[in-house]
Amino acid sequence: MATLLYTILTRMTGGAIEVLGHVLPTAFGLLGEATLSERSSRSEVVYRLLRQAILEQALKPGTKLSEDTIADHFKVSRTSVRGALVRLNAEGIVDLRANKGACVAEPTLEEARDIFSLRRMLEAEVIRRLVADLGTSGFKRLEQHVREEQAALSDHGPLSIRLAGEFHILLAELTGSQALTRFVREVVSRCSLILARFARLHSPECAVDEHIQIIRALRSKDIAAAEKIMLEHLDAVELRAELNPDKAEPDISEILKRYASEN
Amino acid sequence: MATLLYTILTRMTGGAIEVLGHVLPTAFGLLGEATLSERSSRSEVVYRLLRQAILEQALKPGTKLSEDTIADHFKVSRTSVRGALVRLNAEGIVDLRANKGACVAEPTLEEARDIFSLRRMLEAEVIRRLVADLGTSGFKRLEQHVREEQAALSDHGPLSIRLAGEFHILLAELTGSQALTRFVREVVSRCSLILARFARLHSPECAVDEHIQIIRALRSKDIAAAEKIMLEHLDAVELRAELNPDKAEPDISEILKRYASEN
DNA sequence: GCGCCGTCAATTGCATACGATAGTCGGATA
DNA sequence: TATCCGACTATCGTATGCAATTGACGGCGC
Repeated sequence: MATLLYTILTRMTGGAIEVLGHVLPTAFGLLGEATLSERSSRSEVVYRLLRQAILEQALKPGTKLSEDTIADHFKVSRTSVRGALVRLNAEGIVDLRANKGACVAEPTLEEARDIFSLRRMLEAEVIRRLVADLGTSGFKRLEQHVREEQAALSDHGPLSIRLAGEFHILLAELTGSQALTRFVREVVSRCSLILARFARLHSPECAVDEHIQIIRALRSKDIAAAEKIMLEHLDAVELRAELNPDKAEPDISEILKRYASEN
Repeated sequence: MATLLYTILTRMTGGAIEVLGHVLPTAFGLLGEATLSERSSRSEVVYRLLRQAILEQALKPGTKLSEDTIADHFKVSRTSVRGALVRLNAEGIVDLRANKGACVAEPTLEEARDIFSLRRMLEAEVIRRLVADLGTSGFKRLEQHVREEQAALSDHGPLSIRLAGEFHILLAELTGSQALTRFVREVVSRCSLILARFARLHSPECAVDEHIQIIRALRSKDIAAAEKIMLEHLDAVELRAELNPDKAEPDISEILKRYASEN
């Protein structure tokens, strides 16, 4: 297990030590990160890399995140790793079990539906706001992003997965609302986890097409239509997640709950 | 300043050392905290106390939160304090400036409006869900809470302020959605900060009355009416915050921005 | 053979120590 | 006298060491 984690992180960073102090390649130009990108403490770097690894589904739900293993790999102390884990825990993508170590969060089916439901609400709001006042430069950024997604189509892997999520974050940013962006970031992150846990495989083509449709709908300035497209897109994503109870064993505790109540 | 902080924390805890390891008096039975309350690490305790101090407006926006001062006071190491500060920062109620220490976040007017706008959306959703399926036990909890608020009316201070916020968190919890609760918690927290920064004074009576109206509206099972009451309540809260630009000096940077653009 | 208890290894929780950085104060110079 | 420069102090960022907790293994009694 520790070896697997080590391998993943090595592949991501190509040797950790030269990563420290550098700004990460792409994908961190988004708001929130951008304002801090000039200075990057060790803790910050660990945070970003772990987050990226999780969102790209390199680290799957349930993977143990031993402080020692991560610290050794990144050639930093456990202190820095802990800081990163605390932040990730606050975002809900890492579980922090006292004295038993951290692990990538494993959303239950119930939580998954909960998150998706909230996501629909948040992103519907995003669309409403954008229809009202998205300018030319906004559309340019969206189209640029979709181009990147298309370029990454052949990848069928990490990059494509991440870009799909970041499209939605970009939409939220374009509303200019920091708070809304923040929440959308979080639900999108957790949706990535959900997909990683339940979905069979990621199909980037569909996502890109649907993103293009969303942009088109925004151009049309038709609130109802745009909102409808977005909700259909999210439904499609949720459908791909195959959130039907029979598949994908839920937590043991979930199962045992039923037995406990009959006792 | 350090003395002030020390005084506040002392008054809150009545001597920190005997607090460690104990479960805090009230108000931490809410979901999220509740699941972890049996065991409380040092970092957790510091987190809760600081959070409480901030939400009760004992620690006002802008107050410097020196790691050393807090650590000395609580008789813990800076390590534990840092953990707490990182979490508070993740929730947006503490600003963490690199190498310059933490301080209680100072929401700008713009952010304040942004938060309130989001809060309206989130809490409208809460109401919609509750009208659909709030049961008897739920109403009981709400009424119990309002009674506590009334009992605290004479207080005109910390307790009253906190209870007013927790009413809204309780509403969110009753929806059964963890994610929604989480977000409501955050916006309510930040609204407390906003009120602390901009509002002249807290008027508990209004809040309690309005809370009672909300419960009544929920009983009526009339979605539109209930939603309307809630939105009016939030408008009233925002109004009390007096978010008009002329009052309450914004950040220096906000002011200088105008001059910079004319240069 | 089965279950219980004590000991041990592994890993986290916390504290302390050291190095780095930012802000401040005083002196030198123009 | 005003300005600039350098040392100093306070505070943070990070590493490391030790104590505490957890889970596992093996031995003992039943």
